[in-house]
Amino acid sequence: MAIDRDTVLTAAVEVLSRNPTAHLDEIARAAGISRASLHRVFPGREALVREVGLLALRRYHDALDAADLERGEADAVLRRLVELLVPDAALCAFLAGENHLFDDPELLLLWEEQGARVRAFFLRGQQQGAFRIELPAGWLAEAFFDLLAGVGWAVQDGRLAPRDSAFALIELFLGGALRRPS
Amino acid sequence: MAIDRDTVLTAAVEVLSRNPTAHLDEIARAAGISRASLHRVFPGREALVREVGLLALRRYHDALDAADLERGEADAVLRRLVELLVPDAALCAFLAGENHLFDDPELLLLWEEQGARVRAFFLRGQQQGAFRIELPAGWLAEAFFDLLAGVGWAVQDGRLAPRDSAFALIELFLGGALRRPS
DNA sequence: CTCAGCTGAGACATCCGTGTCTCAGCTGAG
DNA sequence: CTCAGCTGAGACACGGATGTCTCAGCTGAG
Repeated sequence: MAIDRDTVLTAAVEVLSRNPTAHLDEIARAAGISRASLHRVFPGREALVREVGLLALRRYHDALDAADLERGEADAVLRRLVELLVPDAALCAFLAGENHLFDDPELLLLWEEQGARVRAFFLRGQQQGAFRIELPAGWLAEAFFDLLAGVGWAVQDGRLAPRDSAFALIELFLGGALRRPS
Repeated sequence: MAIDRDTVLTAAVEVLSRNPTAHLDEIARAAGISRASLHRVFPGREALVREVGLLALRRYHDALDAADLERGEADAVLRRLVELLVPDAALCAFLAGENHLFDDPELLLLWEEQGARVRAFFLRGQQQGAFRIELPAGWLAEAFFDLLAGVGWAVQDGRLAPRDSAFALIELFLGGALRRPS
């Protein structure tokens, strides 16, 4: 019956990714605990949001590590990355929706580090002739994240089947990003 | 020196699309008026947000009209639509970020109407062999809007040049949505 | 000039979300 | 059983954003 910190975080992601202004009552209810207990685990809204943000950025970071961005064809790397990221798409939706999350310098730093890694990956893919050079690498990186967050929202609201989501993201994005072989 | 309603709305879009939880002070300052005057034009935050939402949905509706979704190749239609929508990308970013906007039944109805039109367009494009049928029409429609909002954010924050934005959106999205001629 | 009308600055009341505390009830270990 | 510890429900205080009002200053029409 001990309150599980991870359970609370998961519930918070569930609620906050849909509605970043949700009240603490709602998050507590989603986690199956009382507002008082929620406050015992996280000493306030700010702390909770920050904790969720850290979780999201860590997962994002770990996915970038696991995808091994430097190894193999850019095409294949991106497919690996999508498979790794799609299960955590809700976390990315949270990151996309929580606006003043990056007022925190530590979170901002983490965010920009991961962003730089993704941009560097797309730039490398362009230099190797895999990705189209007419589109700025920064835009490719940003659009990729936008679509990833979009997948998170669509899955949560039942507009996209979880099993289809990796395919939907990869096929749409890669089709637009890859150079035509012709 | 009369307070221009449209000026206020424009300023509100500017601020709220970046930060949906911005205070009324900030919106008033962006519009160059006082909080008191803002409140004279719009009797409260709810009314203001609703008004911006109506504006955004009207523009979206008008763009869909002007693009003439039934006329011509799906490919060309989408290019027309992007050219029409990109100038109002910030409005779409606002729509994407303001979560409880669609608690209002009228706004919800408008939103779903436009969504249905876009989905129907993509479905038609699939039936005509222009768009890939492996991707659900609903996902194409949603991803298109996600990217449109993403363009709005990127332009506002200076990460994407306004003049490049239509090209960036069309090329990336269309590349992923079109069937390969091969 | 004169005055009506509009605006901004500020003060004040109100509401809502949050932070904090208390206490009764439950649970599980001993 | 007994008790320590945890939890939930509720009450209460606090702070911040908003709604409302007043009043002085400015502006432009007549």
